[in-house]
Amino acid sequence: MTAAKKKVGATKKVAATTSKRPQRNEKGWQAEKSAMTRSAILEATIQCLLELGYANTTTALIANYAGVSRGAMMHHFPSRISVMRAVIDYLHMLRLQEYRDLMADIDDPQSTLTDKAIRESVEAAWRYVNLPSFLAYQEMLAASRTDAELRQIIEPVEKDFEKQFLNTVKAVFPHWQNLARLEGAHDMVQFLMKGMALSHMSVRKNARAKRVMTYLTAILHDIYKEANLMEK
Amino acid sequence: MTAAKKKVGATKKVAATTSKRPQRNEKGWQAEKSAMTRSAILEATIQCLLELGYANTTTALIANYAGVSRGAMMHHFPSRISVMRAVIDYLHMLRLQEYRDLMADIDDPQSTLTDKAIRESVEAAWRYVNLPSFLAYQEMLAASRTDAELRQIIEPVEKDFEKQFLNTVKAVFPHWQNLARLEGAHDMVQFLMKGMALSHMSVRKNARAKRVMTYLTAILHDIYKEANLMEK
DNA sequence: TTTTGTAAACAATTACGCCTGTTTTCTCTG
DNA sequence: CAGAGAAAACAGGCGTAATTGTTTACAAAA
Repeated sequence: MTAAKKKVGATKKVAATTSKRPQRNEKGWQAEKSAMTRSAILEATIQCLLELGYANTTTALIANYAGVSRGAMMHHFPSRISVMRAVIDYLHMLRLQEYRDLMADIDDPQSTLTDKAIRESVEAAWRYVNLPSFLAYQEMLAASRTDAELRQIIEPVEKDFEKQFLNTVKAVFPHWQNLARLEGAHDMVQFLMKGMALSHMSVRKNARAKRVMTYLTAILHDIYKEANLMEK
Repeated sequence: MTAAKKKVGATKKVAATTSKRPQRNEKGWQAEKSAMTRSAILEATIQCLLELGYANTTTALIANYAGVSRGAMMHHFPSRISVMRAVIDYLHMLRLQEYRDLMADIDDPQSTLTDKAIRESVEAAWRYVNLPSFLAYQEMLAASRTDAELRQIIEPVEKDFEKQFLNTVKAVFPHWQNLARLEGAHDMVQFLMKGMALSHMSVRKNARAKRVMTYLTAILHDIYKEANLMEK
């Protein structure tokens, strides 16, 4: 379909549990079951983050949501922070994947940048920040401001994410020549989306979002035109 | 609880009873002292919110920061949530006042809207979201998403704040005729500023903020012009 | 039997609200 | 106006409940 599927990232597998030893029988049924339990715990943690917030996401609650005992959970993750670490890594990959998928739907003309492509990328960004994965990650990012241990974990991940995030944008808009202005446009989109997503917007949420996105599309077009002008 | 261990030397005595003690006949000394203690608790709570976040802001920490005993604190605020309620009200007034002060510095031409006024209002908004009061309030707003009791308190305050916030903008830009577009412009500014303020922006924070504000100024100008065009 | 996954009981820590006792300020009567 | 009693402000300890990580016990697959 599109040239956007350039496999921009999928780089560092972020460590995770390297203590697993693939000794002999890799096709073990137990390993699969273990992986399912682990996955259930991660998903349950995300659910807790969404419904209860980071502070109220206790190990007992996670185990309940996942349908496993605390002992089983402790077997997979020896501490609360280790669960969070795993969730951060999991969300790191998931969010990048989801964003790439959203951006992959954009028509990608080979020669120039169309209004349609800009508008669709803005809409993709809006959908992106309304995904559960975004909100769950924000919970941890917000908590990391005043939690040194969590910050130490999430900071390098966040840096890597932003890098790959921008790379994805570059891949989708290969005709955008002026790099500084592309980054500026990217910042505009991301800051606006983040601000909207984290505002509760009690009244006329959709209408206001649409209006803001219209303005955003306009300024993006201007930035692009001005950027290309400077190139010539 | 990821103990954000904060050594608390504290003991910044609020009001030495020996410093300036009114005479017996001067009524209200007790009330004045009480008010000072109350104020110290509120300020200490804000400080805790900034340094430790909402979840880690315990009643004992607040009392330490304020330099009062937990008993004294209990006397003024019978529960943790009641302290938060008072802080919310306090910040409600403080933030409105601070924003008005920031916007009051803007040159206010009586006839039309100048580039300078727009730029200054954007810069004022940026300064505004970098104030401690903004961050402390955001801590509680973020926590309110998953704290029903807190949300019940902060929701009406938030609604009133947005209303008065927009009124302030209207007062500063009386020549902006088209109300819908003024609200749209206001949304643009607020969402962008919020997004920027809540992004950690590890690299080139100031440069990126400046660039975004330049773009924002441009689009605001367009919105204004287009709005006035429609009026004619 | 050995290893791995699961379960549950346990101790240690912490925060919250409550309680009792003490000091300071106000009031009101003699 | 003076002092006793009332009321307010303050100080700090205690029990309960919740959370975390550890340890022991059990079940099933290899």
